[in-house]
Amino acid sequence: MKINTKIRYGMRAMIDIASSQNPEGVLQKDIAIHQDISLKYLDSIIAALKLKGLIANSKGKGSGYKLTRNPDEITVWDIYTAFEPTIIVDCIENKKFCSRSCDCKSRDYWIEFKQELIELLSKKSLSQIIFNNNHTN
Amino acid sequence: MKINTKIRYGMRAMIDIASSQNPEGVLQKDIAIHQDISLKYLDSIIAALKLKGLIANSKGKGSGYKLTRNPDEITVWDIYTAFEPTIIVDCIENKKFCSRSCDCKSRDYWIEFKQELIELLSKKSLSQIIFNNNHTN
DNA sequence: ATAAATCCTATAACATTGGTAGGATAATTT
DNA sequence: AAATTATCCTACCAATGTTATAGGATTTAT
Repeated sequence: MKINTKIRYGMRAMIDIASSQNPEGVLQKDIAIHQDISLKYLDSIIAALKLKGLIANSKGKGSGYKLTRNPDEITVWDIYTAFEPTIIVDCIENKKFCSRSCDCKSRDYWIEFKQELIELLSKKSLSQIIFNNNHTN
Repeated sequence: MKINTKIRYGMRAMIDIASSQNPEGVLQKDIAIHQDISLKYLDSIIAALKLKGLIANSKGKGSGYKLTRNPDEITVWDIYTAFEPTIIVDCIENKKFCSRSCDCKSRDYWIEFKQELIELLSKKSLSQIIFNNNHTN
């Protein structure tokens, strides 16, 4: 299991935008500078977050990005699914798998595990991450 | 994030061995048949489980595999780490990452997340999986 | 000895990851 | 209107990881 760069950079971009005091939003270029991510690579990160509807901007010059929701209404799972639609366990996802042993104890476990992992990722909001509110643990 | 075949097959092999009533243990060949996994591929799965010390056998003909511990003393995390030593979040693992922003809220989150994920994987024992004891939830 | 079974090493197709490159498009400033 | 700023969009690519397969060496029971 691995948390890849897209998801990690996506998190940092979201934190960057959420932390900004500027009412005009944050420029992609500035996120790239703050977070030390190549502008071109950030392109694809921003595109995914935008497609998921987590951030928005206007077009052309001077168009900063803003969150579309309150940061306490955005979870890590929201950000995660901007990049990967699900947590992949092939024997759950794919009907063709598991032809033989679908009284499979292992599969039963993974189904439960996946659900609990989604809950774990849904637990923390962006604002909790930014303000480091540990009293929720 | 993905649970790969090695870990999934490893789980099934462990469940197979744990479920066996045979005091001689279970032959690799028989696991391959039961679980519909190629004997050759299972080779590497078994090797990893053995290296981790979760199973043991004697050499040569007729040597079945047995668990080295009670199934209620073996967790999914034990099996997981037979194949991957850790849950990979590069910005945690690798010191060279994160040169700039190591007052990084994102990184703080991933450290906490990783710990909770390990706890989740450590929660269920092999016997709980086999007997489907849901009263622990 | 022979057969059964694992142990060990190499190879390989395929997918994913982590980017780079180049230009098109849209709006703003001069 | 022209130049500039900044995103938007498509293609490409090297490195790595996944999911195996192949072939033989080794060990021990019979």
